[in-house]
Amino acid sequence: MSNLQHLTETLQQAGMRLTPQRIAICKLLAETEEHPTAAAIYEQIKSQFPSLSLATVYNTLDTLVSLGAVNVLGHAGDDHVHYDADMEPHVNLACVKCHKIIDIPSEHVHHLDSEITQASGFKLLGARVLYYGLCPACQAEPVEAATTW
Amino acid sequence: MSNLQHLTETLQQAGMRLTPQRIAICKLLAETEEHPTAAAIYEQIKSQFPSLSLATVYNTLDTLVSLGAVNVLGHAGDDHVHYDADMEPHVNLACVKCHKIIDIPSEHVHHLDSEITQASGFKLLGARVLYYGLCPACQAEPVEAATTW
DNA sequence: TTTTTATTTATAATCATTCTAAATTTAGAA
DNA sequence: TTCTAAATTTAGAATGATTATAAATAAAAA
Repeated sequence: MSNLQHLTETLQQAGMRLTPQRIAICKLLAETEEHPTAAAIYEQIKSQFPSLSLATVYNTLDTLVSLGAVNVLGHAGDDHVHYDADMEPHVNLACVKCHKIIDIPSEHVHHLDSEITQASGFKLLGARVLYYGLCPACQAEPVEAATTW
Repeated sequence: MSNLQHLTETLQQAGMRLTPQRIAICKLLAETEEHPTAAAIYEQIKSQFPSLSLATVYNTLDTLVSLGAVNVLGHAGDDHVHYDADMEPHVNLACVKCHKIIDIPSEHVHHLDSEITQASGFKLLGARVLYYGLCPACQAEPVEAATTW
Protein backbone atom coordinates (compact mmCIF):
# COMPACT_ATOMS: atom_id res chain seq x y z
CA MET A 1 0.00 0.00 0.00
CA SER A 2 1.36 3.40 -0.90
CA ASN A 3 1.83 5.96 1.78
CA LEU A 4 -0.80 8.16 0.15
CA GLN A 5 -3.34 5.38 0.38
CA HIS A 6 -2.44 4.84 3.98
CA LEU A 7 -3.06 8.49 4.81
CA THR A 8 -6.35 8.81 2.98
CA GLU A 9 -7.65 5.51 4.33
CA THR A 10 -6.73 6.60 7.81
CA LEU A 11 -8.91 9.66 7.39
CA GLN A 12 -11.78 7.65 5.94
CA GLN A 13 -11.68 5.03 8.64
CA ALA A 14 -11.92 7.82 11.18
CA GLY A 15 -15.21 8.76 9.53
CA MET A 16 -13.87 11.87 7.83
CA ARG A 17 -14.60 13.02 4.31
CA LEU A 18 -11.96 12.87 1.65
CA THR A 19 -12.20 16.45 0.46
CA PRO A 20 -9.95 17.65 -2.37
CA GLN A 21 -8.01 19.81 0.06
CA ARG A 22 -7.33 16.89 2.37
CA ILE A 23 -6.30 14.66 -0.51
CA ALA A 24 -3.90 17.29 -1.76
CA ILE A 25 -2.35 17.64 1.68
CA CYS A 26 -1.98 13.89 2.05
CA LYS A 27 -0.49 13.65 -1.43
CA LEU A 28 2.11 16.26 -0.66
CA LEU A 29 2.96 14.61 2.65
CA ALA A 30 3.27 11.21 1.04
CA GLU A 31 5.45 12.31 -1.85
CA THR A 32 7.76 14.91 -0.38
CA GLU A 33 11.29 14.16 0.65
CA GLU A 34 11.28 17.32 2.73
CA HIS A 35 9.86 17.61 6.22
CA PRO A 36 7.41 20.37 5.48
CA THR A 37 5.88 22.94 7.79
CA ALA A 38 2.23 23.90 7.71
CA ALA A 39 3.15 27.11 5.91
CA ALA A 40 5.19 25.22 3.31
CA ILE A 41 2.30 22.87 2.61
CA TYR A 42 -0.05 25.82 2.32
CA GLU A 43 2.22 27.58 -0.17
CA GLN A 44 2.63 24.53 -2.37
CA ILE A 45 -1.07 23.66 -2.55
CA LYS A 46 -2.31 27.22 -2.81
CA SER A 47 -1.98 27.17 -6.61
CA GLN A 48 -4.45 24.31 -6.91
CA PHE A 49 -6.86 25.77 -4.35
CA PRO A 50 -6.68 29.54 -4.48
CA SER A 51 -9.23 29.80 -1.66
CA LEU A 52 -7.29 27.47 0.61
CA SER A 53 -7.04 28.54 4.21
CA LEU A 54 -4.14 27.93 6.54
CA ALA A 55 -6.66 26.70 9.10
CA THR A 56 -7.53 23.80 6.82
CA VAL A 57 -3.89 22.80 6.63
CA TYR A 58 -3.50 22.96 10.39
CA ASN A 59 -6.75 21.06 10.96
CA THR A 60 -5.80 18.27 8.57
CA LEU A 61 -2.32 17.96 10.01
CA ASP A 62 -3.65 17.86 13.56
CA THR A 63 -6.10 15.17 12.59
CA LEU A 64 -3.48 13.04 10.90
CA VAL A 65 -1.20 13.45 13.87
CA SER A 66 -3.79 12.46 16.42
CA LEU A 67 -4.65 9.44 14.27
CA GLY A 68 -1.01 8.44 14.43
CA ALA A 69 -0.41 8.66 10.68
CA VAL A 70 1.93 11.62 10.75
CA ASN A 71 4.73 12.54 13.10
CA VAL A 72 5.49 15.98 14.49
CA LEU A 73 9.18 16.73 14.48
CA GLY A 74 8.82 20.09 16.19
CA HIS A 75 11.04 23.07 15.62
CA ALA A 76 14.18 22.31 13.68
CA GLY A 77 16.42 25.29 14.02
CA ASP A 78 13.83 27.63 12.62
CA ASP A 79 10.62 28.72 14.25
CA HIS A 80 8.31 26.32 12.46
CA VAL A 81 6.91 22.94 13.37
CA HIS A 82 7.94 20.30 10.86
CA TYR A 83 5.89 17.23 9.95
CA ASP A 84 6.97 13.83 8.75
CA ALA A 85 4.71 11.24 7.16
CA ASP A 86 7.35 8.55 7.40
CA MET A 87 6.38 6.65 10.53
CA GLU A 88 9.06 4.00 10.18
CA PRO A 89 11.56 4.37 13.01
CA HIS A 90 14.39 6.48 11.69
CA VAL A 91 16.64 9.34 12.63
CA ASN A 92 15.94 12.85 11.42
CA LEU A 93 19.11 14.80 10.92
CA ALA A 94 18.95 18.58 10.60
CA CYS A 95 21.69 20.95 9.53
CA VAL A 96 21.72 23.94 11.84
CA LYS A 97 23.09 26.10 9.07
CA CYS A 98 21.20 25.35 5.89
CA HIS A 99 18.18 23.94 7.80
CA LYS A 100 17.85 20.93 5.60
CA ILE A 101 16.52 17.77 7.26
CA ILE A 102 17.43 14.32 6.00
CA ASP A 103 16.40 10.84 7.06
CA ILE A 104 18.86 8.26 8.31
CA PRO A 105 17.82 4.64 8.54
CA SER A 106 19.21 3.30 11.76
CA GLU A 107 19.69 -0.13 13.16
CA HIS A 108 19.60 1.12 16.72
CA VAL A 109 16.38 3.15 16.68
CA HIS A 110 14.57 -0.03 15.73
CA HIS A 111 15.44 -1.43 19.12
CA LEU A 112 14.57 1.67 21.11
CA ASP A 113 10.83 1.01 21.23
CA SER A 114 11.00 -2.24 23.13
CA GLU A 115 13.86 -0.99 25.27
CA ILE A 116 11.82 2.04 26.36
CA THR A 117 8.61 0.12 26.86
CA GLN A 118 10.31 -2.37 29.12
CA ALA A 119 12.12 0.24 31.13
CA SER A 120 9.16 2.55 31.65
CA GLY A 121 5.86 0.76 31.32
CA PHE A 122 4.67 3.54 29.00
CA LYS A 123 2.35 2.78 26.14
CA LEU A 124 4.30 4.39 23.29
CA LEU A 125 2.42 6.52 20.80
CA GLY A 126 5.20 8.08 18.78
CA ALA A 127 8.72 9.35 18.69
CA ARG A 128 10.76 12.30 17.70
CA VAL A 129 14.37 11.44 17.05
CA LEU A 130 16.07 14.54 15.79
CA TYR A 131 19.80 15.00 15.67
CA TYR A 132 21.40 18.19 14.56
CA GLY A 133 24.75 19.28 13.35
CA LEU A 134 26.58 20.57 10.31
CA CYS A 135 26.08 18.86 7.00
CA PRO A 136 29.18 18.12 4.91
CA ALA A 137 28.56 21.10 2.65
CA CYS A 138 28.18 23.54 5.54
CA GLN A 139 31.23 22.18 7.36
CA ALA A 140 33.32 23.48 4.50
CA GLU A 141 32.19 27.06 5.07
CA PRO A 142 33.45 29.06 8.06
CA VAL A 143 31.41 28.76 11.24
CA GLU A 144 29.59 31.87 12.36
CA ALA A 145 27.42 32.75 15.34
CA ALA A 146 25.65 29.68 16.64
CA THR A 147 22.06 29.16 15.68
CA THR A 148 19.54 29.37 18.47
CA TRP A 149 17.91 26.08 19.33
CA MET B 1 32.75 18.05 38.29
CA SER B 2 29.19 18.88 39.21
CA ASN B 3 26.79 19.84 36.52
CA LEU B 4 26.42 23.29 38.07
CA GLN B 5 30.15 23.86 37.82
CA HIS B 6 30.09 22.73 34.23
CA LEU B 7 27.39 25.24 33.36
CA THR B 8 28.98 28.20 35.09
CA GLU B 9 32.43 27.42 33.76
CA THR B 10 31.00 27.18 30.29
CA LEU B 11 29.66 30.71 30.63
CA GLN B 12 32.92 32.00 32.04
CA GLN B 13 35.03 30.40 29.38
CA ALA B 14 32.85 32.10 26.81
CA GLY B 15 33.91 35.39 28.37
CA MET B 16 30.58 36.04 30.05
CA ARG B 17 30.06 37.38 33.56
CA LEU B 18 28.71 35.15 36.28
CA THR B 19 25.87 37.38 37.41
CA PRO B 20 23.62 36.24 40.26
CA GLN B 21 20.75 35.77 37.85
CA ARG B 22 22.79 33.53 35.59
CA ILE B 23 24.08 31.51 38.51
CA ALA B 24 20.55 30.97 39.79
CA ILE B 25 19.40 29.81 36.38
CA CYS B 26 22.33 27.40 36.07
CA LYS B 27 21.69 26.11 39.57
CA LEU B 28 18.08 25.38 38.85
CA LEU B 29 18.97 23.68 35.57
CA ALA B 30 21.62 21.56 37.23
CA GLU B 31 19.51 20.43 40.14
CA THR B 32 16.06 19.92 38.68
CA GLU B 33 14.71 16.55 37.73
CA GLU B 34 12.09 18.25 35.61
CA HIS B 35 12.64 19.52 32.11
CA PRO B 36 11.69 23.10 32.75
CA THR B 37 10.39 25.73 30.37
CA ALA B 38 11.64 29.31 30.35
CA ALA B 39 8.46 30.36 32.13
CA ALA B 40 8.91 27.70 34.81
CA ILE B 41 12.47 28.81 35.48
CA TYR B 42 11.30 32.39 35.67
CA GLU B 43 8.60 31.54 38.19
CA GLN B 44 10.91 29.58 40.44
CA ILE B 45 13.70 32.16 40.54
CA LYS B 46 11.43 35.17 40.74
CA SER B 47 11.29 34.96 44.54
CA GLN B 48 15.05 35.44 44.84
CA PHE B 49 15.15 38.19 42.21
CA PRO B 50 11.90 40.11 42.29
CA SER B 51 13.09 42.32 39.46
CA LEU B 52 13.96 39.37 37.23
CA SER B 53 12.92 39.69 33.62
CA LEU B 54 11.83 36.87 31.36
CA ALA B 55 14.25 38.23 28.78
CA THR B 56 17.16 37.39 31.05
CA VAL B 57 15.97 33.81 31.33
CA TYR B 58 15.61 33.49 27.58
CA ASN B 59 18.99 35.12 26.98
CA THR B 60 20.78 32.85 29.41
CA LEU B 61 19.10 29.74 28.05
CA ASP B 62 19.92 30.69 24.48
CA THR B 63 23.53 31.27 25.44
CA LEU B 64 23.84 27.94 27.22
CA VAL B 65 22.23 26.19 24.29
CA SER B 66 24.48 27.75 21.69
CA LEU B 67 27.48 26.85 23.85
CA GLY B 68 26.29 23.26 23.80
CA ALA B 69 25.79 22.98 27.55
CA VAL B 70 22.02 22.67 27.49
CA ASN B 71 19.71 20.79 25.20
CA VAL B 72 16.43 22.04 23.76
CA LEU B 73 13.74 19.39 23.83
CA GLY B 74 11.18 21.49 22.03
CA HIS B 75 7.45 21.32 22.59
CA ALA B 76 6.34 18.33 24.60
CA GLY B 77 2.62 18.13 24.21
CA ASP B 78 2.11 21.60 25.56
CA ASP B 79 2.97 24.88 23.88
CA HIS B 80 6.24 25.52 25.68
CA VAL B 81 9.83 24.76 24.82
CA HIS B 82 11.46 22.48 27.39
CA TYR B 83 15.15 22.52 28.30
CA ASP B 84 17.38 19.74 29.56
CA ALA B 85 20.80 20.24 31.15
CA ASP B 86 21.57 16.54 31.02
CA MET B 87 23.68 16.21 27.90
CA GLU B 88 24.41 12.51 28.36
CA PRO B 89 22.74 10.54 25.56
CA HIS B 90 19.39 9.42 26.90
CA VAL B 91 15.76 9.11 25.94
CA ASN B 92 13.21 11.69 27.06
CA LEU B 93 9.83 10.16 27.55
CA ALA B 94 6.79 12.42 27.79
CA CYS B 95 3.28 11.48 28.84
CA VAL B 96 0.81 13.09 26.47
CA LYS B 97 -1.79 13.20 29.21
CA CYS B 98 -0.13 14.42 32.40
CA HIS B 99 2.72 16.10 30.49
CA LYS B 100 5.40 14.75 32.74
CA ILE B 101 8.77 14.05 31.14
CA ILE B 102 11.12 11.42 32.47
CA ASP B 103 14.58 10.30 31.46
CA ILE B 104 15.35 6.78 30.32
CA PRO B 105 18.95 5.63 30.18
CA SER B 106 19.32 3.64 27.00
CA GLU B 107 21.91 1.29 25.70
CA HIS B 108 20.96 1.93 22.10
CA VAL B 109 21.09 5.73 22.05
CA HIS B 110 24.72 5.48 23.04
CA HIS B 111 25.46 3.89 19.72
CA LEU B 112 23.41 6.28 17.62
CA ASP B 113 26.05 9.00 17.45
CA SER B 114 28.67 6.99 15.65
CA GLU B 115 26.06 5.29 13.51
CA ILE B 116 24.71 8.64 12.32
CA THR B 117 28.11 10.22 11.83
CA GLN B 118 29.25 7.37 9.66
CA ALA B 119 26.09 7.28 7.61
CA SER B 120 25.83 11.01 7.00
CA GLY B 121 29.17 12.76 7.32
CA PHE B 122 27.50 15.35 9.55
CA LYS B 123 29.39 16.91 12.40
CA LEU B 124 26.94 16.27 15.23
CA LEU B 125 26.19 19.06 17.66
CA GLY B 126 23.33 17.64 19.68
CA ALA B 127 20.27 15.49 19.77
CA ARG B 128 16.66 15.50 20.75
CA VAL B 129 15.34 12.04 21.44
CA LEU B 130 11.80 12.42 22.66
CA TYR B 131 9.33 9.59 22.80
CA TYR B 132 5.77 10.10 23.84
CA GLY B 133 2.98 7.93 25.08
CA LEU B 134 0.87 7.20 28.11
CA CYS B 135 2.53 6.72 31.46
CA PRO B 136 1.38 3.78 33.60
CA ALA B 137 -0.77 6.01 35.79
CA CYS B 138 -2.55 7.62 32.85
CA GLN B 139 -3.10 4.30 31.09
CA ALA B 140 -5.38 3.35 33.94
CA GLU B 141 -7.72 6.25 33.27
CA PRO B 142 -10.04 6.24 30.23
CA VAL B 143 -8.58 7.69 27.04
CA GLU B 144 -10.17 10.89 25.81
CA ALA B 145 -9.69 13.07 22.75
CA ALA B 146 -6.15 12.80 21.47
CA THR B 147 -3.75 15.53 22.41
CA THR B 148 -2.48 17.66 19.58
CA TRP B 149 1.16 17.16 18.77
C1' DT C 1 37.19 58.83 39.94
C1' DT C 2 35.77 58.58 34.85
C1' DT C 3 34.93 55.87 30.88
C1' DT C 4 33.59 51.98 28.56
C1' DT C 5 31.30 47.72 28.06
C1' DA C 6 28.23 44.06 29.55
C1' DT C 7 23.98 43.02 31.54
C1' DT C 8 19.41 43.49 33.11
C1' DT C 9 15.01 45.22 32.80
C1' DA C 10 10.37 46.85 31.13
C1' DT C 11 7.83 47.09 27.43
C1' DA C 12 6.57 46.82 22.71
C1' DA C 13 6.57 44.04 18.58
C1' DT C 14 6.42 39.75 16.05
C1' DC C 15 4.41 35.93 14.20
C1' DA C 16 3.14 30.94 14.25
C1' DT C 17 -0.81 28.86 15.65
C1' DT C 18 -5.60 28.61 17.32
C1' DC C 19 -10.22 30.22 17.66
C1' DT C 20 -14.71 31.81 15.86
C1' DA C 21 -18.51 32.41 13.20
C1' DA C 22 -20.26 32.65 8.69
C1' DA C 23 -20.30 30.53 4.09
C1' DT C 24 -19.90 26.42 1.45
C1' DT C 25 -20.00 21.64 0.37
C1' DT C 26 -21.46 17.12 0.97
C1' DA C 27 -24.24 12.73 1.81
C1' DG C 28 -28.29 10.92 2.06
C1' DA C 29 -33.38 11.31 2.44
C1' DA C 30 -37.58 12.64 0.33
C1' DT D 1 -33.82 16.47 -8.47
C1' DT D 2 -34.48 19.09 -4.41
C1' DC D 3 -34.18 19.42 0.61
C1' DT D 4 -32.00 19.12 5.04
C1' DA D 5 -28.63 18.45 8.40
C1' DA D 6 -24.03 17.71 9.37
C1' DA D 7 -19.26 18.27 8.07
C1' DT D 8 -15.94 21.20 6.19
C1' DT D 9 -13.72 25.24 4.62
C1' DT D 10 -12.79 29.89 4.89
C1' DA D 11 -11.46 34.75 6.41
C1' DG D 12 -10.19 37.17 9.83
C1' DA D 13 -9.61 38.08 14.72
C1' DA D 14 -7.39 36.55 18.96
C1' DT D 15 -3.85 34.31 21.59
C1' DG D 16 0.44 33.91 23.64
C1' DA D 17 5.27 32.33 23.58
C1' DT D 18 9.27 34.36 22.16
C1' DT D 19 12.17 38.18 20.39
C1' DA D 20 13.58 42.88 19.78
C1' DT D 21 14.46 47.53 21.56
C1' DA D 22 16.08 51.02 24.20
C1' DA D 23 16.81 52.88 28.66
C1' DA D 24 18.78 51.90 33.28
C1' DT D 25 22.13 49.58 36.00
C1' DA D 26 26.29 47.24 37.26
C1' DA D 27 30.81 45.90 36.71
C1' DA D 28 35.57 46.28 34.71
C1' DA D 29 39.20 49.02 32.92
C1' DA D 30 41.79 53.14 32.66
